[in-house]
Amino acid sequence: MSFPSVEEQLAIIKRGAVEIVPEQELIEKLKKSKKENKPLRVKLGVDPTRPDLHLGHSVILRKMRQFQDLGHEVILIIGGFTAMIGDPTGQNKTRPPLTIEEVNENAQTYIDQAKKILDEDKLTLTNNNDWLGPMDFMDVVRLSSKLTVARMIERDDFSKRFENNEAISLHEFLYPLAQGQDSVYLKSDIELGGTDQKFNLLVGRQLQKDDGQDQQVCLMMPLLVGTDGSAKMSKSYDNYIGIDEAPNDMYGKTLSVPDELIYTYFELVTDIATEDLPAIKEKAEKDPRNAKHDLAYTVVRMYHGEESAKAAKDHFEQTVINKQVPDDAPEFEYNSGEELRLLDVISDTGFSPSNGETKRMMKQGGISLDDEKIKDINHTITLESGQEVALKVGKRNFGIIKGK
RNA sequence: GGGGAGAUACCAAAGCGGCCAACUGGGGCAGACUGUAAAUCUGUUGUCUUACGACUUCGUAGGUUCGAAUCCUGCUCUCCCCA
Repeated sequence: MSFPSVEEQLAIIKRGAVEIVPEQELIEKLKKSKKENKPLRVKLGVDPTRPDLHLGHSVILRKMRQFQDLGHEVILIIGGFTAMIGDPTGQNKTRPPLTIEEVNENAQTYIDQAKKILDEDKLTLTNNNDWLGPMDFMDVVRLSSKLTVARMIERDDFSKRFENNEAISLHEFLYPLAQGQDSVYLKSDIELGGTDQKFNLLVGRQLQKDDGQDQQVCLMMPLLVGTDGSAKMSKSYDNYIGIDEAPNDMYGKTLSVPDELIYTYFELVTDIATEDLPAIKEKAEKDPRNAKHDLAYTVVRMYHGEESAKAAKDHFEQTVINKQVPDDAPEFEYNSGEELRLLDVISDTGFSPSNGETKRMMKQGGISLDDEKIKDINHTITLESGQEVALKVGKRNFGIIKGK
């Protein structure tokens, strides 16, 4: 096999990338790789701390996929060891270290999800516990002599926590070193990471240099802004779109992304060909409504297929735009002729977390039967055999109550 | 090692013996509006109860009191200053 031209490769590699340090070295590595027909070793380390992957994670995983498609060797490091330290990057508090059991379990769910983006057959999987685990205390001491305290505390996340009188545990300083050691061990040519990983990635370069190796190129991808349009996509901000989410949720959530982000999402999280991006950009500006529906469709298609994407689009139009009960609403059967309290019925459906919450929604007009708002908390219904009543609880929960 | 400060609901932060299920902001939820599950405005926000009310909740374990988130003691954790 042979690699595409350096120019072609570079165009794909640079798509969406914020910074390549140093870009010239990347070009050199690509040239050499092509000339010797030898793939570059591209490394990504992940912490199996949160098993639910979302589109934010997909930005980097997609970049990895692009390297795979170009023919390079892509190495995914499960941070089995580093997860037990906890990456302090961007954190305002110490991360709780995980046990080995948790790490193994999380790692598996991570891999299962990552396979939806990466080409499993071309993936090299490793666990940094294999080489970090056996290091003894002296090894750690030697390693930690490579970095100064001053360098550590000039980092934003640490200095902020320091100023705010928040706890910083000593072990958190060891994290970048552990990650950098991965690069030394694997002799990586390129390491991917979010912009927030810059410090950690650069440590890898330094440690490789100390070891007499060629230094890795650091490729930084932007942090995807979440559906709220302000903070980075993250589970803890609840502004994320999970890659395991149901098609309908995925579609709806994607539509809630602010218009300004339509193009960014296309560029970073979809498989739309790079050459088609300019046309997309124009559409996003001129016709944001349809461009966003295209985006939602594309995202659902990527993870659930064409059929589901169509269905999700229909579902959204039916429920949100036309405010009708969807075809796939769950059914709840009750004996006919029996007087049922609506409160209890809703409790059965699981659409509301507590009766107090249900009553609140009722008072506020958030609950309806056959399009009629029910505000009486004592409302009862009696079904006839075969009768179907459409129930709506809040904005998104639809059900059919049926008499048997 | 010595001295000081602190731990409140999803988060931040008031309260400092009864009027506290606990001010306020964020978040969440609902309504209106919208191309949108966006923005904005309004309402709402422990659990159970038709309601009266009952129960659990203010780091943790005890204690004082008719009554404690508020006072006392032990414990755990965090921050600051000094060494």
